[in-house]
Amino acid sequence: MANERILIVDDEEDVLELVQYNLEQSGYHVETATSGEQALTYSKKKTPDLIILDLMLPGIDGLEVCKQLKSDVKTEGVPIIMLTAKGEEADIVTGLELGADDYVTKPFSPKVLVARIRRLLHRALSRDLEKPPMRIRDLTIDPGRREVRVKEKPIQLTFTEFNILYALAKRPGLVFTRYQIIDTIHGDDYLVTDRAVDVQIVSLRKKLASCGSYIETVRGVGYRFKD
Amino acid sequence: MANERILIVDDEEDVLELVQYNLEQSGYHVETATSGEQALTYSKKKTPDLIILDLMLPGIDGLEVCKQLKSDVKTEGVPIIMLTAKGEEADIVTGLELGADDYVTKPFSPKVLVARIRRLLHRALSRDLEKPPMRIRDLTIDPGRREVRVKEKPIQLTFTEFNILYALAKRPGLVFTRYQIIDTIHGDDYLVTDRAVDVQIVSLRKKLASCGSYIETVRGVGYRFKD
DNA sequence: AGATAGCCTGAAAGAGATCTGATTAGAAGG
DNA sequence: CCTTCTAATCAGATCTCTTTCAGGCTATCT
Repeated sequence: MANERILIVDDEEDVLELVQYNLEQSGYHVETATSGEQALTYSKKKTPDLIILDLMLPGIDGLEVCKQLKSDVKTEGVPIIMLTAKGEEADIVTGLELGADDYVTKPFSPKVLVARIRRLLHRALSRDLEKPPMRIRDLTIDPGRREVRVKEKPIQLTFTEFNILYALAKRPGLVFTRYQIIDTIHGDDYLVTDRAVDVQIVSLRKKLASCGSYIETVRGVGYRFKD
Repeated sequence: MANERILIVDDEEDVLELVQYNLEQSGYHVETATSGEQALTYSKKKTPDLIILDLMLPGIDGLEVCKQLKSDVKTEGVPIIMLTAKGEEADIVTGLELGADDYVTKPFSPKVLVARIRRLLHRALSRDLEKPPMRIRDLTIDPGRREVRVKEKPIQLTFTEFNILYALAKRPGLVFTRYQIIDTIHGDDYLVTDRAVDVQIVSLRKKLASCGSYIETVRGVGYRFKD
C-alpha cells in the first residue's frame, strides 16, 4: 500500500501539472512522460504500479503505447487509465480492446480520477493471485506465485528463466525469434547477444528435466513451446 | 537473418563509415547516400528495409526526405530512424509527426543503434508472423508457427523449404524464376547456383506428398504454385 | 570486503541444412 | 525416332546454426 508509483503520460504541460499535484496530494509517487517513447522506456525500466495515458500523443500514439505495454510480460499487469478527448468513442473502444483498464474523458475532475485510480490499484493487488496456474501435461506454471512444477515437484527457476518459459508457454506453437524473446523479457533496447537466449534455454531445459522437450528449437528462426 | 538492406543517409564520411562497419558486423547489407537527393533516388529504385536518416543534410534536408518517403506508396512502409544532434527536440517532434519511427541523438553508441534497428525490423517482421494460416485444399501453411500440414497432418519442413513454399503460395499462379526465389529467401546478393533451388523443390514435393503437385514446374522459366 | 547467484560473451564442438557438380531422366521439336 | 534442352537426382563437401562450456562481470547479501 505504501506510496504507489504512478506514471502520467501527456504532452500538455498543464494537464501533467494538474494531475501530478492532485495525485501527490493523495499520497502517490508521480512520474511523468511527455511522449510515447518516454512512456515505454520508463515503464520497461521501472515498472510503475499504474499508468495514466493520454491517447493523443506526438509520435507513437497512446493506443500503440497501450498495445506495447500489454504485450510485454513485464508491464502487462500494470493497470492503464486512458485519457481521451470527448467524443473519441472509437478510441475508447479500441483502447479497451487493447487491454486498457479504464478511461476518463477530458475535461475531468481530479476527484474522479483519483477514485478510479484507487479502484484499479485495489483490484490489481488481488488480481495477481487470481491468475490461474497453467497446466500442460506434466508441467504447471503458476504466474501468481512465479512457481513451476514438474510432475507436482516444484522447480527453482531464476527470474529470466521463468519469464522466458512463461512467455513461450502463453502462446504454444508460436515461434519466437531470439530477439523477440529478449524484447518481451527485458525492455526494447536491451543490449545483448542472442547467445544469451540460448544459454537460458539450455538451463531451462535442464531444470525442466522430463518437460525440457516442451521447448522446441526451430532451426533458423528461434524457439517455441510445443503445442 | 535474411540480410536486410539498410540505407544510411549522412553527409559526414566518418559517421557513414562507423555506422556501416557496425551494421555489417551485425549482418546487415548496407547502402549509403550522402545527400537527400541520392537517398530519395535510391529508395525509389531499390526499396530498402530500413533507413537511417541524418536530419542535417545539404540540399534537401532530412525532414523533407522523410516527408517524401512517407508520402510515396512504395516507401511509406519503410521504417525510418532519424539521427539528430542533441538539443534538436523540435526536429524530433516534427520528424515523428512526419512519420519517422524512431530517433537516435548524436553522439550515439552503435550498440544502441543496432538495437533500435532490430526492434523496428522485428515489428515489421512479426506482423508477418501473426498472419493467419492459409488453407489451400489439403494444404495448410501457418507462418506464425512455421508449420505446414497436409490433410491436418503436420509436416516437418526446413527453414528454406518453408520459405520457398510460403513465397510461392502467397502468389498462386505466378511464375518465379529460380533466381527470384533465391532473392526472396536470402538477400539480393546471395551467391548460389540455381541448382540449389531444384534440390529444395524436390525435397519439398517429396515431403508434401499428395500436395507435392501443387508446385508446378514451368519449363524454361521456373516454378509456380498451382492456382 | 568477500562470497554468491545470475547473466552475458566468445569460442569451439556438434548437428543439421544447404550447396555443388556430375549424371540421369524426361519433355519438346524436328 | 532422334536430337537437344531443361529438370530431377544423388552423394559428398561445405557452410550455418545450435549447443555447450568456461570465464568474466554485476548486483546483492553477509
